[in-house]
Amino acid sequence: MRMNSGFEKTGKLPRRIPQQERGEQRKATMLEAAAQLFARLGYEVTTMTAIAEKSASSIGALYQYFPDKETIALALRKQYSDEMDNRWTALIEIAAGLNIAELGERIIDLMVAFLHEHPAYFCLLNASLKYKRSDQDRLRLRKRFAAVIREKQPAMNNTDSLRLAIIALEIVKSLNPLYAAATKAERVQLVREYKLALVSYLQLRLGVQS
Amino acid sequence: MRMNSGFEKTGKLPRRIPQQERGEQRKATMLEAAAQLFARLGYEVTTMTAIAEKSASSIGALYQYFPDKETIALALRKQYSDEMDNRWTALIEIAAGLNIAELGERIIDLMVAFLHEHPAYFCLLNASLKYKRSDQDRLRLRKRFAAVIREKQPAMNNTDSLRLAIIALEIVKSLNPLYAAATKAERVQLVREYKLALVSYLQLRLGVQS
DNA sequence: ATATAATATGAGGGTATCCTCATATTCAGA
DNA sequence: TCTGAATATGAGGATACCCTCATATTATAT
Repeated sequence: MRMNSGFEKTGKLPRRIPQQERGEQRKATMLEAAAQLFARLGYEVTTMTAIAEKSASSIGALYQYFPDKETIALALRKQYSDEMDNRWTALIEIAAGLNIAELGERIIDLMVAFLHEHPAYFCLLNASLKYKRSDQDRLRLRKRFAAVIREKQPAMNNTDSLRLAIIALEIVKSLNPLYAAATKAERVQLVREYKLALVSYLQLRLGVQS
Repeated sequence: MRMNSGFEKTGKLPRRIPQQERGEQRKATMLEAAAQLFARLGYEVTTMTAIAEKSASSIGALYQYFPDKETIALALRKQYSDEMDNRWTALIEIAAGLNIAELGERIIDLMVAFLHEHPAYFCLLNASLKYKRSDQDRLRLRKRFAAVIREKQPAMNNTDSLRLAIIALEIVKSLNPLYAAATKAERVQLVREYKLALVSYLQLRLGVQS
């Protein structure tokens, strides 16, 4: 007994919602193919035809699941943002027990692991999509990091801690292109240097702790 | 007596070379319009029609001077690279007389001034153009900065100094999006923080100097 | 003033990409 | 096995953008 029409009602045009295992699989494969192409070529340059080919699907099948290219980007962005948020939640839970250096290193580790698994993440954050992220979403990470900073340094006001968080995050983000271009051996060096760079700045601003 | 045909012979299709003042003016206006659009929208999203409109030219006039969009990007990139190189030459000439902190601050000042005047610069460096920059060009700044670092710290080998230069430059580049989005007042704070961040890292790696 | 070079115009041809849809194939349940 | 739902296909319509070209306008030099 079928429980629904098999088509999405919300949003733009109705698209198929997978009802079977192969549908789920294919949709996931399409997203993964898109992610790889976005990371390699960028959002604008990647074409729907290329995504279909890379996922070994027909162009028609691709459009059965996604009404347009932007929806694919939004799906990936949402998925990544949620996962990033989960990882930060885990980090924040143990942040109180870490000194500044340990915190900085954990942040780098978190980011390196994430962009290693999801190299399309920053590409999608920068992509010029019609449906922008809400301010809520865009500032979420920054505000959470700023809160951690204020725990370490209660004397610091909201404006300063937020600016510190923004800059620290931007520095961490700048590792992305270097990491993507580096060999395996160079990556180890790179990560170590970035830890030094971030920690030296955080310690300067928050003070050296035991 | 006309001295040439008024058309470029080299490269792809022949394009008009300005012979009169108004031609020079218009071509410059077109480049400026393109730069503004590239900075605001990105290279891919910017259309030739939009460049023509913003420069108050017809689409035909635009194509009289530039055979395609990529040539516009290349012209701007070349112009910016040359100017960046000149500014670094000036900085390097006085680098010997500066301590680490002063050097770091000058680098930030240089970059801030540059991206304030040419906000399309980093956009064009990242744009996926068919005619890539040569390795020579891509590594030029990095190598020059690495040479400065080795003057400050002769014990450091080429690999380490180059990596240090790469990371320092990447950190400086990460100021770009924040600076572009910030208000005038916030920019002052941002620049000061970035100086602290860069200097703290350089001093850690090169040692505090008088 | 006139001729010629330089510059300016925009309709429209060519093409790549987005996206649809009618049809075909595969699968799940009876 | 059989039936209808779910999934898959790819030719082709629609559109947006790149770029040309025949023609018009403006400037320069004599």
